[in-house]
Amino acid sequence: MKISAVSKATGLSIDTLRFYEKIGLIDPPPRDGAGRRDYPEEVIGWIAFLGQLNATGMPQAERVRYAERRRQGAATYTARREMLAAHREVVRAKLALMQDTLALMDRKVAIYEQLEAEESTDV
Amino acid sequence: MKISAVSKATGLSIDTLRFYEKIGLIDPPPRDGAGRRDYPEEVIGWIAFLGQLNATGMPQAERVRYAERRRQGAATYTARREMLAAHREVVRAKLALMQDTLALMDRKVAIYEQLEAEESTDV
DNA sequence: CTAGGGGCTGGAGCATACTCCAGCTCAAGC
DNA sequence: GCTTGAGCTGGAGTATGCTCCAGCCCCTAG
Repeated sequence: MKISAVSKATGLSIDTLRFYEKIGLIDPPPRDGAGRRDYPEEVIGWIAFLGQLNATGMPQAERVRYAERRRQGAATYTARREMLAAHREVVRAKLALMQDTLALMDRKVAIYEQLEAEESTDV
Repeated sequence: MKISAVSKATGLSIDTLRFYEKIGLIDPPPRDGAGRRDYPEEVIGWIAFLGQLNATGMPQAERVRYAERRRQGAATYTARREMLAAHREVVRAKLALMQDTLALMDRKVAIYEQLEAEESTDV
């Protein structure tokens, strides 16, 4: 895949793809005869997974560490499992906080609705 | 309340409290005889609410807009309700994505556990 | 054979959200 | 009355995560 195809398929900009490669999030892909990146299809799934880690708040430095370990193969299964398990707990906590906030916003919206009703009827 | 007390009660640093005041997230509190900030107790609740908006991903610029409207009183009930309702939908979407990611990480952790087992038993 | 489009590199620049610092003032305890 | 500590201001600096640019190289189509 050319870099433009990967960009379209993942939603990341071409600059971001090169940036991710530079910091070690994406393996440097092989080059074609003209020196241009030629990504394997599998990179799409990997980038999608990175996106989920990102969207759930895993910082870049930690994603880079995970990517490094992935490159090292079977020797890092345990380390990777532990990283995911730890992040899972972080996500669980955020989830709970999101649910609280959702409930709070429901209450606040209801309060505002009531205040607006009182205003408009000149109570 | 002195600024150090607010800092302790909210977990925000003193510098952050002054920064939040500068950008309009916190009302400038009255000053004591020596020119030092003397916060009303209510600021604690407000900062906690800001923290929840923050933790659920509302950007600073939007939190500032909400704070401005809050300062304008009853005339902005509708605008504020709409902001919260809009953010609520954003939070709902993030919540769904978090739940997906949680499920994905459960699967991945299980896969790693299996791989580790195979490694250690020299399959 | 040449014009255009895509891709390349290295490095600068930017937005967000703080964080730190110098140099000053004030008030209270010893 | 002097030291100490908390607080003050304005402005510079930092970390994160991209985003943009200049100047160059290829390949392809007309």
